[in-house]
Amino acid sequence: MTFLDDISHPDTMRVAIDLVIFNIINNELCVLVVKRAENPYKGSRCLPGGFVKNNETVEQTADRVLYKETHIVCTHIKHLGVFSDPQRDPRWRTIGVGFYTVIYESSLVPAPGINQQDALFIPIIQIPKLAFDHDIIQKHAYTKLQHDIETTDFVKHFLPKYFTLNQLKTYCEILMSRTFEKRNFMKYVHQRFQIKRTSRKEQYVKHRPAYLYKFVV
Amino acid sequence: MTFLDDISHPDTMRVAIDLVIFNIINNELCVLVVKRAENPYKGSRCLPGGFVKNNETVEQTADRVLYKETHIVCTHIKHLGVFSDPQRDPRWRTIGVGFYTVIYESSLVPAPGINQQDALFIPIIQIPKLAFDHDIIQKHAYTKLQHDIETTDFVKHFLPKYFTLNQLKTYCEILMSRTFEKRNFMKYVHQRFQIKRTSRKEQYVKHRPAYLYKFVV
DNA sequence: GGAATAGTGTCTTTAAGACATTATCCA
DNA sequence: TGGATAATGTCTTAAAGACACTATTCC
Repeated sequence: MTFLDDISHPDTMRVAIDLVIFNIINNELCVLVVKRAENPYKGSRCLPGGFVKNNETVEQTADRVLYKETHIVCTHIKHLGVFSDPQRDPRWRTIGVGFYTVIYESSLVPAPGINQQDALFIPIIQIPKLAFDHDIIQKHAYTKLQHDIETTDFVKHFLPKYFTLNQLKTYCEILMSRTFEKRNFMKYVHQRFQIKRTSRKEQYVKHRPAYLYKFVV
Repeated sequence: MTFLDDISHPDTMRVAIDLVIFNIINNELCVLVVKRAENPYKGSRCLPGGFVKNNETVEQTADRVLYKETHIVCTHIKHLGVFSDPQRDPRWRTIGVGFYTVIYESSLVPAPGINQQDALFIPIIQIPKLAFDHDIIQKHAYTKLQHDIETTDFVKHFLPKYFTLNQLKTYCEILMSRTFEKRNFMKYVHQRFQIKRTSRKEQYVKHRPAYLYKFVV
């Protein structure tokens, strides 16, 4: 792998992936944490994760773990960074690869066989101390998420297929930690995102119903 | 490392880092490539890299390899991504961690013991097919570099401590693949970068000498 | 009609771009 | 003085923000 290998037989190590799964629940940004069933850190909270197998890419590991934990097949898992402090796992030398993703609120289906108590979305401002270096990973993920929200249309993954501009505005505000003036947001949103107004309107509201929009791509 | 470990004894593998080192030489963006001394791919070009040792982080590996190849101690090596196709290294399962960095033109000192023929800065538009998946890594690095140039003051690493605004403009143009109108660049640059005009001026030019600037941070 | 939210008009402020002018150095 | 590049003035255009207004629905 290199110009002059340092050693003819390089060290080997475990490689694990850790997932930061975001979700907006009741207008609060939440992260999925699980409870460790084994030592070390038995009983404490951590991010869902798993070891990379010999015949899979780290992305495939991430997909597999996400499916196991949430039964969601996700097309937008994003790489986050590598966490490689030699002491980060007290058992073995483990290189950690972080990923983050977003799921839409109502798409959360409790994965069968997983105790509801053991896998929970917790508001990001209330996340307890996590096992291993997962606090660091989670903070990195939040920073990256904020960056993606500012520069791409990543917010769409938090939304249902059809949504009102007010919903989009609220979610942008939550994720960007700011407010928007309504009129300016209307203009802003059309040049920022590829969205299209449909003929449908929201239902069961006491006031004038808003049109529903959808992302074009 | 996970909620429910799939297997009690996870697979182990090698982890390597690969470096994309950028440099502007004669107003051309270049990348350092080396010649492989061993099989596989003996004799072909590849990125400098090396295996992660048991007691070091991937960042430390990157620093070590950079020093070995260029004798430069660099404070701004940036993480790029993980490359984990199970077949990417025909010898062993190797997880690749990509990094990129930038060095200032005249800071290039050929590392002793390395044949000048074997480590070369090649203009990015002329880079030959590289060994392993290094083409992909190099392209990723270029994309990330462009992003950094657009959104941060990363361009400063290409420049000497003191520089003229025209030099800065030229380098921005090379890295952003565009041109700037001189007057607008003058305004742009002061809000975009933390730079300060010094009392010094460029020397040995046939025309009115420009003031030299420096980055504040 | 009143309450509530949807949606629009338009003025102001700020940044980006185009282009002309003046300034300073050397030979 | 002329050639060359540095540095500035200012007009135009486009985006961002502030704020007041009109529209539509349910009760």
